[in-house]
Amino acid sequence: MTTQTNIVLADDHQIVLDGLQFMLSSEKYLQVVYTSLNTNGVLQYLETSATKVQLLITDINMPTVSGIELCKKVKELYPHIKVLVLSMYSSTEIVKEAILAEADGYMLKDGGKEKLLAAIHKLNNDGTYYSEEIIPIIYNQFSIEKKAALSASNLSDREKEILVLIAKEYSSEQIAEKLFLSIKTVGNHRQNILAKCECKSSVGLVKYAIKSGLITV
Amino acid sequence: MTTQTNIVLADDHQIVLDGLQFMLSSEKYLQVVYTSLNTNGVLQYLETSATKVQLLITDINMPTVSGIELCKKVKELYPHIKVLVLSMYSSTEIVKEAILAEADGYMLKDGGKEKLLAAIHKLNNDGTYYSEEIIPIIYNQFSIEKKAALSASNLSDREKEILVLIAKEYSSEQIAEKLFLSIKTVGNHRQNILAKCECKSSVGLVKYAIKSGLITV
DNA sequence: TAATTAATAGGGAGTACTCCCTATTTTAAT
DNA sequence: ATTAAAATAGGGAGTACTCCCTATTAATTA
Repeated sequence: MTTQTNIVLADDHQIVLDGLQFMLSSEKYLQVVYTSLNTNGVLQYLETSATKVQLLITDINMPTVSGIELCKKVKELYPHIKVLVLSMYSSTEIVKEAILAEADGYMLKDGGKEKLLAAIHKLNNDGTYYSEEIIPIIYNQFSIEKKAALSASNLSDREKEILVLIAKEYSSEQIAEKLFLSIKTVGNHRQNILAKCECKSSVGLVKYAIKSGLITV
Repeated sequence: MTTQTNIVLADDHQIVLDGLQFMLSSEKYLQVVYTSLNTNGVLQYLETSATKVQLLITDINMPTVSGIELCKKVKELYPHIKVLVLSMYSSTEIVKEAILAEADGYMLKDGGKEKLLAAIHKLNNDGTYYSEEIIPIIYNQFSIEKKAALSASNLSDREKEILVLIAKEYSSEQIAEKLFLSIKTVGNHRQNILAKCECKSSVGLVKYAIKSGLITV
């Protein structure tokens, strides 16, 4: 698969732009058609030339409009353009945002030329590329964070049991029936759970239950 | 890192057990110390020999007790043992369950010898291994499913806006203040949203908002 | 043994949410 | 231009939740 790929680069540091361009220059089927130090430049360029662009490689941390926002807009206006998001860090939040913005790929900046070319290759073939480093991040989000949150709150087993039912949309009455308790008891547990989890209402409790892995969305 | 790794295998098909054992036999630092056609056998074996085991490779689809359950129990009783979960399929639910069960690795069965050895190598070094195939799955879960859920409900923009605030733990009063509305209006929107999303209470709405990507947990 | 915590249950009050209505205005669509 | 849908607002009733208390029992811990 060595069809011509026209690429737009966006990064607020000229050095990074130069570096990327240099890394891409070795492959003759990769053609950088536009570079920009800000996101608006990219959008302006695409207004006239979107059809000939196949790939956008953008940094996340950009002044005024972030790479995430740029990604969202580009995917909305020009869905045919693949977006590869570059980031210095691999924080849970950023990775998640990138995924939600429908980025086709996510890559750490310290990847180097080989990884970049591999990413582009995989984007062209499989449609997506997410660097291996982010798996532990997602893993963390699912597992370690959850445990920490859960153990921090000090919920008793009974409280956890009731929290699960709350989060499964049981009313206090239904919980009382199911566990053979008085509604008052359930109410007391609710209060204690709210306090321990530092939540304002059941809405917070659901999110807590999800965060801590007690239930799945 | 070629320290001796003692491995337990679990799969309800003898052929798969044989295949795995064969694949592992080429590396002299990998030693299969026990194989079992069911999960109970593994637990019984570990009761006496857990200390000398470093890795459990288990299929997911096992009669009576699933590989997920086995994984949970093993990680609970013998946290030092790494668990690599094998699965025929790469469904969202299964991957999620594996992660929640604290599997250290997840791998598709069609991976072949090289992938298996690479997985074990990575498990030994980095502590985790998740095959690349599951990223699009998580991606799907985050993105495509969400969009579908959202568009299915037919929420208006205003309703979405209010749903987000509900899910962010705003009370009706706070929403009214923020959007310069009457509490009654907010209440009406709540009802309509509940109906459209087929939820019984705000608890359901939060989960809906998360599922459809309107908010993050 | 004494003290603490968890689980149970209740009283009483206030708040928040849910449901069933009607109704007006604005916007969008046929 | 008529219809339909969305957004607004309200009345009234009932339910559910949240908060502030007290109190008993069982189990755990110091």
